[in-house]
Amino acid sequence: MSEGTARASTGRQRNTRQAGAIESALAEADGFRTAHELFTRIRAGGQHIGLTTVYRHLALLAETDRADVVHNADGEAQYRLCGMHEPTDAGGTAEHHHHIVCRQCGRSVQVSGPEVEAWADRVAEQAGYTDITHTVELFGLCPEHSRRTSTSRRQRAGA
Amino acid sequence: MSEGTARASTGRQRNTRQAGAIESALAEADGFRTAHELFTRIRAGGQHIGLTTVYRHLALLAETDRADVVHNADGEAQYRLCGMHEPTDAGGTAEHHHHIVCRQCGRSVQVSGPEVEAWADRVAEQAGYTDITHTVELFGLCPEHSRRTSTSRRQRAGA
DNA sequence: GTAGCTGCAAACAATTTGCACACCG
DNA sequence: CGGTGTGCAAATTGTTTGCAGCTAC
Repeated sequence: MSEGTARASTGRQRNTRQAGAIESALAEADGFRTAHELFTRIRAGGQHIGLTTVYRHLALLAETDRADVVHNADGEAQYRLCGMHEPTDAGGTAEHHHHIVCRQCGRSVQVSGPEVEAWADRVAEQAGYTDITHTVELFGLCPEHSRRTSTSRRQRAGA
Repeated sequence: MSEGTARASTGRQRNTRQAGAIESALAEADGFRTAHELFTRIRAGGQHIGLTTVYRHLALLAETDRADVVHNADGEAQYRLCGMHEPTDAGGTAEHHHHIVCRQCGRSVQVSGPEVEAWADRVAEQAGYTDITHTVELFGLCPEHSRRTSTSRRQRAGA
């Protein structure tokens, strides 16, 4: 297996129609999409694809840090390409970042937080922990929905 | 462990052995536990219980805001009682803090991060979002399990 | 021509639901 | 007693894997 060379920036070696379809669907989407949603959307577009393939590419994208994954309340995985939708990170590099998701409309804004990364590494080290990974999720109400909301359920999860 | 806590203020109307076992198991746990873990632990303790019952009580606890739920990288739901889990928390005002959870043994260490709270509020405000809540999860390997990892990280995404 | 890519079906795992029986109050 | 709580098994749902055929290079 003499690889290690190619695999350019994509992580895959062949350029197939399906791979393109998935990235296109993700790129067009203006928010997080589940694997099944993408699958349906692509098929609706006339192209044939298998659910398995969608999952495989999504996993690959996530692994190479080109897509973000979050789990919704139902435990369903939702994906979105990163680094191409908010001015805050107008660099192009797939740098680690997070999102603020509106509880009302689901609209999300990307935010970068180098401080958080630093904080995570520091406290982890202080505690003697290694191989740290972190998950940061911010939920709130977007400008449009920032009004008096029924004070019923507030999410207060967090470690 | 004896109980004796009045828990009549929510959902459940009967005081069963199983309900107590679940809350005890959760209370003893110093971190997040999956439904199956609690199930196994309770049975290991000699008491009989059904997985279904565990799930039902966990869902009830979460619904009445008496337990937090987070999803780990695999999409598995993890639960923890809220508001009574760290000894350092003797302030009256349940201060917001987080945990580093060992991927190997589940042992967790409490860490405080006022910077993170500040960061969350700031970036949220900058984005025009209000009524912010955040979820921060740190996963790693505790000193005892910190060996050769180099395994590809499972997921380093965040919202 | 060959190794990687696809996709169907089956396997899997986490969680939920149906339903008969047990037990709290 | 009466109805809530329990638990087994079966059903669901999201995701992964086995394997035969297809295709990009």
